[in-house]
Amino acid sequence: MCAILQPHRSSKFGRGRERHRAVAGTRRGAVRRRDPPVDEAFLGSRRGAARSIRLRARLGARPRRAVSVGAMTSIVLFTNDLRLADNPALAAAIAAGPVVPLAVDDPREHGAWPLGSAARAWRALSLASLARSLEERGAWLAYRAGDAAEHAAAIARETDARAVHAAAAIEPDRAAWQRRLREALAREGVALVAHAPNLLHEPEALLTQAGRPHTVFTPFFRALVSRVAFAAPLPAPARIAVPAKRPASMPLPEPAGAPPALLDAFAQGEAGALAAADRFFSELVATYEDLRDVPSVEGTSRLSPHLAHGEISVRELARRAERVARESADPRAVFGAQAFLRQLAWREFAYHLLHHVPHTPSRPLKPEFERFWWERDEHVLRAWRQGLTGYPLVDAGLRELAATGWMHNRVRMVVASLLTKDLMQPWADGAVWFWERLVDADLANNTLGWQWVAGCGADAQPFFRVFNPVTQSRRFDPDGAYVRRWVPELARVPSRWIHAPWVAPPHELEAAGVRLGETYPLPLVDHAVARARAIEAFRALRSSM
DNA sequence: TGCTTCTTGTC
DNA sequence: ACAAGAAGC
Ligand SMILES: Cc1cc2nc3c(=O)[nH]c(=O)nc-3n(C[C@H](O)[C@H](O)[C@H](O)COP(=O)(O)OP(=O)(O)OC[C@H]3O[C@@H](n4cnc5c(N)ncnc54)[C@H](O)[C@@H]3O)c2cc1C
Repeated sequence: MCAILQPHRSSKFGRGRERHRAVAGTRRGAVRRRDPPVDEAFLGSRRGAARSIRLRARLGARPRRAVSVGAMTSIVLFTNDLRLADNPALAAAIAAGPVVPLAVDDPREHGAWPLGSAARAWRALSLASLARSLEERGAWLAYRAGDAAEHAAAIARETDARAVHAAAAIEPDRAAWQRRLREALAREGVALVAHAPNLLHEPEALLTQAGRPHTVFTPFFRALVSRVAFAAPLPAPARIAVPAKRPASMPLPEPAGAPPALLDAFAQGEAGALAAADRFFSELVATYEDLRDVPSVEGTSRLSPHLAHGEISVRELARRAERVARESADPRAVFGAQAFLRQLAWREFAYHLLHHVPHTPSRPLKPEFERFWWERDEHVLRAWRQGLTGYPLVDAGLRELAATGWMHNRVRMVVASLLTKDLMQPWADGAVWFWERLVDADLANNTLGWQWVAGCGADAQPFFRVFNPVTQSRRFDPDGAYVRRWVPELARVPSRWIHAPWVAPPHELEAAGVRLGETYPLPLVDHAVARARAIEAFRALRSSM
């Protein structure tokens, strides 16, 4: 058993778990509760055999005090949940009375992982969209920069608010920030009320038979599907009452540093997220299984940045996917919806791991990898970042990332494999670059993805599973459309040679206007040699235990 | 949600 | 010569 299995026991979900238990009544394996807090009922709940249990569980998802609109002013602190629909914190505040929506850019929130440039630009655009939606409903967003505790306390004094509602944080730095916020506000007589985060499951409640956190995806997935009833999403509010006094707002941040093609690739904000979901379920779900590994086409939902910024509720997505899986007459749509749910489950798994093992963003889940002798070569790292490795599929992916802030999942795996295995660079260096450039940068998903490819994660692929960047290119981009789009200097190379131009006959390259080493680099490493070297290194690591 | 090499069976 | 499958990394 590896160290990952030493669960981090501090629960952020205490009350929710108890409720969960009260509803379903079957939890064994007491997990001690140290810390607060989802203060309000967690939205997920155990799927009982009896329908009544499920119904009750779903009713439990509603804010408890939603009897009538009250008179108590509250602040809603938006962090990475930039939406109005199915936003439990917002719903609870509206039920209590007038609302001050607040967003603060506070470096303390992010600790070691300050937002990267692409995510910052996305957030700026998303905040602007959120501010407009709030205005349409009669409310105004207060935007501030600096210490969130000071701003929230000042606004509370100004508007006589007694509570700050927010989604419970899972990322360790954000959770620590939220704890300090809770304490600071308590000193002012203001309660921080934490609500269910944007997840389907509750990490403290969905444990293995042995009462431990899950570390293997398939049993986790089975448990998620069979034991958790996804809560019905809350509707978006039609009107939002505001207090008499309007707190000052700074001008919203500018979307500086946005990837150049960001606006062509995505529409930021809740409306854009809903449009992407609509498109997925109406047009893409039936071909999802066939096309989701083909990077040249839009075969996946591209919802990841919307989810990363909380512009759409994962419960809403799961509900729609379940409906298609249950009701569609088209078997391809049924399979597509199931496959999509499985992807959402990977996201759940990533958050499960991050919650239970908060050091995972910087340390391998398999402890033997702490001793691994990664190489550090600034030169190859820079070539990789710039998309100049000489492997066309890899370079295409890294350039898609630079241009749009997003990269297709299949290509993420291949570029990560090349960096960590062929080039033997630390997976964390790759994760930092993704963090800087992805609009969907997500600490849980990014960490899981990198550790999975590098082989040091929970349920990761074994070390000897090394992607061949040429085979992957031939298999998933057979006509080279993806490479041509993102590596224009190879656009005229025939499909037969585009995946590995260095083996092309010279006259073919010349006809395509390619001079290897000048217009496009020769491969940084010989994959066959690099693969053998990496496997040998990992084998040595294993036998030195 | 791999890849490579080696073996066997077919023509 | 090559497809299909097994085994090992
Ligand atoms: C090295 C590496 C790094 C990654 N970094 C991130 C990251 O920072 N942020 C991020 O959101 N995803 C990350 N992923 C996961 C995955 O590549 C993206 O979620 C996916 O490509 C998003 O595209 P989509 O929305 O069209 O996905 P779809 O196929 O439409 O899937 C729907 C949703 O499921 C979730 N999902 C899908 N695949 C995964 C997965 N493998 N792991 C976790 N969740 C998943 C995402 O939220 C996604 O939006 C990473 C993967 C790898 C291999």
